[in-house]
Amino acid sequence: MAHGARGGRSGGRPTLEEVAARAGVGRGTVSRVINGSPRVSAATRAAVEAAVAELGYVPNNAARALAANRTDAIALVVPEPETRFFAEPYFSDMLRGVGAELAETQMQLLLIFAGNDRERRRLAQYLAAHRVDGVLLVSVHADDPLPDLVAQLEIPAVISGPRSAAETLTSVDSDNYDGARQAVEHLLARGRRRIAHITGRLDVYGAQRRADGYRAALRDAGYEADLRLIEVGDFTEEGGHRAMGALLDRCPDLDAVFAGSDVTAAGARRLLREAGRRIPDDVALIGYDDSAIARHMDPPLTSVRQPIQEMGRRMIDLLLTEIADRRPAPTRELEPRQLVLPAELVVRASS
Amino acid sequence: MAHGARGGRSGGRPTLEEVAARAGVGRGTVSRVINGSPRVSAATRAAVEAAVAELGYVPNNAARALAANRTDAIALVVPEPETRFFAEPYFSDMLRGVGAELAETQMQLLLIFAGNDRERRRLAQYLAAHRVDGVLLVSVHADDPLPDLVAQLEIPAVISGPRSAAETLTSVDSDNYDGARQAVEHLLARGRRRIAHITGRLDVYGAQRRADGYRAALRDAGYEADLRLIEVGDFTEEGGHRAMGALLDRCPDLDAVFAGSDVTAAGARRLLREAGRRIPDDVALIGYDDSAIARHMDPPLTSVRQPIQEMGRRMIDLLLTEIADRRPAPTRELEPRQLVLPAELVVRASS
DNA sequence: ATCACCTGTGGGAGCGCTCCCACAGTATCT
DNA sequence: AGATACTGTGGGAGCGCTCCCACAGGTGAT
Repeated sequence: MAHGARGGRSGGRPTLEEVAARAGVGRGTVSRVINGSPRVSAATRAAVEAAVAELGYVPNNAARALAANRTDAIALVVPEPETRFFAEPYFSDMLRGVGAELAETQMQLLLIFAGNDRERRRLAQYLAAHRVDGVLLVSVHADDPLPDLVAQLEIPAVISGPRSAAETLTSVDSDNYDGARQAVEHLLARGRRRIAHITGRLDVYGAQRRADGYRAALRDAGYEADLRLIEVGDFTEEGGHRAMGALLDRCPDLDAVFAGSDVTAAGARRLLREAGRRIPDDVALIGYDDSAIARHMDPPLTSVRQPIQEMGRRMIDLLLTEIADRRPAPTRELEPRQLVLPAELVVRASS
Repeated sequence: MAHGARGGRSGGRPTLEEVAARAGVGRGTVSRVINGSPRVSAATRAAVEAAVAELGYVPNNAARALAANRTDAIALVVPEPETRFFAEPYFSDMLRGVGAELAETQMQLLLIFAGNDRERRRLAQYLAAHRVDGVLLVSVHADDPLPDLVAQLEIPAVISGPRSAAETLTSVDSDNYDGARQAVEHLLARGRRRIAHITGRLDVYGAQRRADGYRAALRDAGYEADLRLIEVGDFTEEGGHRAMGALLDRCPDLDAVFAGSDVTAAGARRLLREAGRRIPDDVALIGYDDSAIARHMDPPLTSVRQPIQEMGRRMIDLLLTEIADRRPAPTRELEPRQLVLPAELVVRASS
């Protein structure tokens, strides 16, 4: 009777055992029905389902998690302050894709911000306690220790945007190299010949890939690299403004700019306007991300679109696969998968 | 040995029992230390803490949840599609407040969208499974069955914005009545005498209260109610535009408008402009919510600000209290608490 | 000295599941 | 006919905790 009062045997929620008694079968059989095992006869299954309905039975999740050693939850970790999460459409698109894919399953999504030190410590605790079956890492910087922590704890994880060409975690990315190529080839096709590039932060792998794509497109078209046409930026508007100034000083004859992000392009546009250059008449401009900024810019900005929602969906796919694969043989070594989705050029008036 | 292989006795995470053995104490004592019970001597506590550190022990959450019948998680339920969640600053402010308050505890926050039927069914399942200790309900419409479901399942809950004066759930709200009063009194003080009101959807209790406050302010100033000055709106811009048209037809001599929301005010402004009325020279305009719209309107809109972040914080306070109070005596009846926080008028150029 | 009452501690029982072994009953092969 | 294999089922053991009872040893009142 030690526990009789606690659980409230009579008034509380029904248990598996009670369902079994009601249906006149054993505990194991009810468990099999609940979990959709095929090893149950149709008649038995019907009887159990009737008992479940009559009693309004819902499995106790904690018991299930304890016995089966899983949580049926995965975490979406955002290593940014909440402010940015709401400000950038990237996250909402990603969340939409993730949510849509997850709705098919009975997995639960946890949204975890790790924008400051305290939040990060909490997250580390949380992961150490294995309170989730897997982790989605989005928007992680190259020097972030989070991916290593996750790997060390042997928690299945998928990262959006590999940290380098040698990424050890499973990753999903869009094709930054080809996206940049498309942008540059489009500019070449429109007759531009002096095409500059303002890069993103080069410690972000995607920014490196975009710069690579830019160079490759020019090289393949027979133009030899002109380093004066490349200026390192940092994804910010201010950086774009500054970089554009430097480029214009060095190469007053440039006739196109491929910017590493839409925000960067906005900064570049501001300087071009100050310098009296018309877009696209004097200088064509292309951004990256196809964000709201691009659509509302004057003139509307040609930009490279990443299929972010689709990326979210595929990240869940891969994560669920990884979780399934690690069960029940945690020893088997899985080679990391690197999925790359196509990017797409959205042409508007700026080019 | 049935389970020997499953759990991985040797290589896996340490258990309470192992910590106890290491520290040379009993299982109960370790549990007491982990849970911060005062009934442990300083020496014993130190020994246990050392063992915990050496072994890198982290409690197994599922086991804890099963044994103690709690989950250490609460849900923030958003009965809207995700789109609106990201579009409206209301939610991000709320989330910030909630997050800040929750960071003090070791409770986990779950963000759950219930914007469509499927999501709602999932949520119902989730609640029935008692996978959270408590629920925060935000932005709930009057006819939403969610609050009743929660009440019926006897899950502690706090609602933002009571559904009526007779709300049975614990609620946190801002003072809509007084906010409206402040707006109208401000207009009166500036010499306006023909003050119109475009209400919000009147099935939203807060909108009713704003209308009440509007009427009370006028009555207290000695003006008898002129029903022609009130037009029912619906919180949308289109509704504001339409309502403003109706008001102007009926009362061409009005000299001020108090709108039920900033969005409504934006619609009203559009019509006023079309009608050639200058703001604030001919007609003063006041909105509600103090959203980004208000700051960026031309002219900047005077608006009533609700302390949304603070509301989020207080909701958590109340919810945690409620959870604590229901343990371990679920029978004790708690009277619902209705907390009302002050609203504040932010004066700008439109009035 | 006796009794009552604290403080600190150990450990049994139980939370509600899943996993897996055992076994009855039937079908299939030699 | 016997051996072999499968299908469907029951239930023991165990997951890692918390709760609570029991009890040792100390302290103060009578």
